Formats: sequence, structure tokens, C-alpha cells
Amino acid sequence: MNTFYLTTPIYYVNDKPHIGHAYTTILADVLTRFHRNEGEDVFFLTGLDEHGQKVQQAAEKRNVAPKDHCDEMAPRFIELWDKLHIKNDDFIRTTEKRHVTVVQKILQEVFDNGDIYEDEYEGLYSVSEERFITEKEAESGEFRDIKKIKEKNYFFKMSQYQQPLIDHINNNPGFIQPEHRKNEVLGFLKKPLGDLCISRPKSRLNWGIELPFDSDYVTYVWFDALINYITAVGFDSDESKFNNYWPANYHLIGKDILTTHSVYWPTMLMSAKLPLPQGIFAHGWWLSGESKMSKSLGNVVDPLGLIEEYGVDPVRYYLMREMVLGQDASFTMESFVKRYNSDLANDFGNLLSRVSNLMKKFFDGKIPTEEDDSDEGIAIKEKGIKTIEIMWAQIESMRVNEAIETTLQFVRSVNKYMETMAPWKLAKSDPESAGKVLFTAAEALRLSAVLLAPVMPNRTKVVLDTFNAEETGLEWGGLKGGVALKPHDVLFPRIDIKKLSQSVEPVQKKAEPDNVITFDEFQNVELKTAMVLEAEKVDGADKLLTLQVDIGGEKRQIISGIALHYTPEELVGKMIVVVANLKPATIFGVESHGMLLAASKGKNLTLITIDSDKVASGMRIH
RNA sequence: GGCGGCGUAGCUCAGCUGGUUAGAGCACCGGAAUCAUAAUCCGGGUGUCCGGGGUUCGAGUCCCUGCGCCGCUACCA
Repeated sequence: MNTFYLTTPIYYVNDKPHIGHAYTTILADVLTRFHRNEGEDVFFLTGLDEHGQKVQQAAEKRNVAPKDHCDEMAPRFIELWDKLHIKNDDFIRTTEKRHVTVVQKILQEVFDNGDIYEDEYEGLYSVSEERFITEKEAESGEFRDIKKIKEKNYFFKMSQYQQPLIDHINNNPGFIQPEHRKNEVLGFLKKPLGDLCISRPKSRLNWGIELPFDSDYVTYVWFDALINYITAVGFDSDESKFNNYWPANYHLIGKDILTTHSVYWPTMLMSAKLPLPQGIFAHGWWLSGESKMSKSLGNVVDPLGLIEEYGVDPVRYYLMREMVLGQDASFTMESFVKRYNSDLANDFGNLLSRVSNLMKKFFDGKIPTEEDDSDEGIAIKEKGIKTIEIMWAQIESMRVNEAIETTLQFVRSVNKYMETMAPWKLAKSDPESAGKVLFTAAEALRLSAVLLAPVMPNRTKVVLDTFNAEETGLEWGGLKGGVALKPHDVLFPRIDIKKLSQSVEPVQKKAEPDNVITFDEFQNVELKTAMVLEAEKVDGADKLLTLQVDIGGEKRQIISGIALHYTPEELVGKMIVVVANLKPATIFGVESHGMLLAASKGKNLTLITIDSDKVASGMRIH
């Protein structure tokens, strides 16, 4: 039997579950349900990442033990998955004993293979990111709480596996998907790959898994977290299970964690001499309309609110139908309502109403017994059979949105068939034929329900219940005639757009741009006037100039990328504006203590200069 | 700046290795029908396939170039 092992990332226990978590998990659920329907032996894993500094800090703040903190946070995810009808086979938490054991086993193995060494390391450490960062990253401004730390640590010889990894990616086209992500990783691997620091001294962080070969250290969270994918399928505990499911068919991830999954993880596995996963699939992000979802913008879509208002299945349907896997997608209430009303209410739900009502009206509430053998009836049957085939091919190639559209086209063709055959007319002149038409329409509807069941497990069950076809499968001809219909509610009540504008107009709450800062934050920036004393080109760089400036008597060196716009000569003597308290950085091997302000558009750039007659250097600018 | 991608109907997008009058869904307009959740069905597009060159018997599809947007990255700051 074919096996299908699919994972989501393990989510960080401190996070509040949002639409992104929900999306990935629903996607995994949908894919695995499809594969189950195909009769494959499926294993679907999700879980939580519970170690690391932020968890430790959050626990300290609340004055509880880290593990207790995790135990209290975990249900937020578990309950949401429950509400979303996620049918996972396992839920792993990295604090579980089974996982700790495996991580230590892998660490020991990698150590024994000679791929871990000790080194003194001095570098910039980002507390918020819990990792050492390069100077360039520090300069990027994307990291907070940066400290210079010098300490002994253990390193994983990731660099050794650079070429084998490149070869593997090239030899296995499906290894990183979609293709543009693969190209990104290959681009990343063009530069020399560094080794990976995989330890944290307990003096700094003790909420983690202890290194088996040095009890003064715990392991780096990513090294710990990635291993969950093999823990859960029985590595080192259940050999037959492990051999059955590993390597995973897909690790489903968001595009933000591509490097960890496509570089760290495969090289770790290479060192541990384990097979690599067959596929790593990075999907895009949900945007709120045009813009990124962010807490400060207040436009983060809450999945709970949506499902309470409209039900789980429509939300699952929308998320699956609207996103092209691998690209970003835009979430708007408008498109949600459109999808809901046109696809679910008008096409699918209404078809059930027409068919069941006609059966009630003309056939005593029973399903007729014979299939329509007219040309039109046979055409529907053939289209149904074709749909199964096409849809499955689309699912296998991760084109979920297309697979859904394929099924809906079939549903639409059944509405058309009804119109053509008009069984409500036939019932009066030729009841037998009318019965056949209704039977075929009902069978088509049953098949559509089975096809859509992975996406909408609940509402499709209503359809199957109505026709007493709960146990039928993915083949034409599952419907049994002669049975009484069960009553059903309106499958997808239409959403009234007028009511909507009053009740749910949530998404964009504030018109504030994404990048607002507070006054205090502005106050942190120390802008000062400065006189340019000297200027010269940086050796070997086209765009950089080294400036010596005077800021109220203090002499400073600043590197600036304006060489294409200003010659050194014309800068000397100018009064400019600099950010005086910028963290020093080394650019192109030269130290820079501050930055200057300039206005630019496209290729034009102009320095902000001050009339030096009126203002001395070193003045604060507010 | 480098590498890569994208730019097709009002909107969201399909169009594989170049080949008949360029497609789908939604929206919009007109009509039919009345079994159904004011649902369904039929009909309706003068779209510079981003602009400009080129290769070819033939290009949305290949090549060059310009513009715009996006991703990764850099001597961005």
C-alpha cells in the first residue's frame, strides 16, 4: 500500500493561533483526507515547538514553570484544530520524553560521526531571535536586543554537506517546491555555507534539551524542533513504523522557514545518515487585502470569528479555493462572500435543494431506481468519471485550487443537465424518464460530495446523509435507489450582502500605514547637524565614500553610498544631517559610526544640507 | 547593484515543448425558464496578450531591449 506522510511545521507555543497557522493545518488536513480517500496509508503530523528562550521568559514573567506554561498554552492550538475538524494522526510536543530521547540520540550520532566540534565564538546575538546574527543582519535593523557575546559553543559541520545538498536538490526536482523557492535555495547555496551553532550554554538558557555529551549545554531550538518529524513516526522506538512512513512525502511550510527546512534539516539528516524527505513545499502568505497582516495594523484575520459566523466548511473551502499554492493570496470579506454565495450556495447547495425537492414532489420522497441512459445522462456519467481522474491528478501535483474548480465545473454541468432535461416537466408526461434524470443528478451530486469531502467534511456529509450514501466511495454508481430521502437543512444559506456591511466590516480597522512609530520611538533617533571635514572613496567600492565629519567638536567617520552622486571634493564643507546614535557597523571592511540623510527617488539623490551660516555642527534636530 | 520571477478581458487568473477566429470563473447587460436558497440556463467582449525591435511560413508562447511590480541577495542606510 502506498504511504503518505505529511507534516505541518510545529507551531511556537507562545503564538496566538492565527489564519496562517490555520491555513497550513487545514491544507495538510485536506491533502491527507484526499490521500486517505484514495486508499493510501496516511500519517498526518502537527504539533508544538515548546523550547527556547521566549518560552522561558514568558513563563518567568507569569511565575510558572516553563512546562506548566506550555501545558496551559497548548490547548489554544488543540482546541482550534478541533473546531476546524483537523484529523491529525499525531500531535507532537517537543517537551515530550519520546522527543527528547530522539534529539539526544541524533545529537550523539552526529557527534560520533565527527560532525560536531567545539569552538570559542564571539559574535552578535539577537535575544529576540535567539540566535547569533551576522553584522550585516544586525545592521539591517530587523533584529532587536542585540548583544555582543563571547562563549564556547558546539558547532555542526553543515559546511561539509554543502555540495551533497546542492547535488541532491539538482537530482531531485521535486525536493523543494515550488520551483522558484528551489532556485532561491540554490542561490543561497552558491555562497560558502557556514557551520551551524547548535548549543546554548545553560547559564544563558536552560529551557531546552541537554546535549548528551556536555551537560552544561542545551541544544539550539531549531536543531531540536526539526527532529520532531522523525520522532513522531517512531525513529529509534518503532522501527517498522519508521520504515513505513519515513521519508516524509511533504513537509508543508510557510515561505518564511524555507532555509531551516531546506538547508539545516537535510544536512542534519545527511550527517545522521538518514534518508531526506521527498518534498518540502513552501506556501505563500495570506494578505489582508493588499497589505501584509500585522498586529500593529489590526488587520489579522481571526479564524475563530469567521467560523463562528459562517461555519467551518465555508472557511476551509475559501482558504483552499482562493490560494494558489506557493503564491501569496489576498483575504477579503468581499471575495469570501462571493465564493460562498456563487460556488457553495448557488451552485452546490441549491442543486441539492432542487433534486431533493423534486424527489419529494414527484417520487414520494424516494430516490428513483434507474440511471438515465439517454445521451445527456451518459454524458454526465462520463464527465463524472473524468472529473475523478482529473481532480486526483491535480491534488497529487499540489494544485488544490484547480482541483476544487474542476469539481465545481462538474457541479455546474449538472445544473445545466437539469435545465436541459427539465425533470419537473417530464414528471407530468414521462415519469419514468424524470426518475432516471433525478437518479443521475443525485448520483452526480453524491459523487461531488465525495470529491469535496476532504475540503468540507461536514456539509458534504449532509448531502451523503440525505441520499443514505454515507459509506459510498469515489466511483460512479454508488447511489442506491428506492430508499427514502432524509430531510436536510438548507446546505449553505446565502449570505445577505446588505446585512454583512453592518455586522462584519472588520478587516481593515485602522487606516494607519504599516510603519507608524510612536513619538517615543522617534525620540530615540538622534539627528544632528554635522560638518563634512574630509571625504574619500572607499577602495574597491564603486558607491561608497568615507566621510570624516565634525559633530559639535566630536570627530566621526561615516561610510555612505553616495559616490555615484557626489564627488569627495564637493562634499567637504557641507553641513549635513546625520543619525548620531546609530549602531556602528562595518561596511566593506571600514567602520561607520552613523549615517547621513539624503532624499532619493529612482536614480536621483540629494543630500539633506543645512545653511551652515546659521547653524553650527552638533545641533540636535527635532 | 546582482540573480530569479511576473506583467493576458472591469476583477482573479488558465494558456505544456511556437500553429486554426486567445480562454475560465466572478462582475456587468439582455433573454428563457419557474423544480430550487431572488437560486438555474442561454446569449453578449473593437482584450494594443506592458511598450519597442528581432527570429520564423507563423509568437501571448522563443531572442534582445525599455518600463512597471514582486522575491531572494548585496558595497542599501
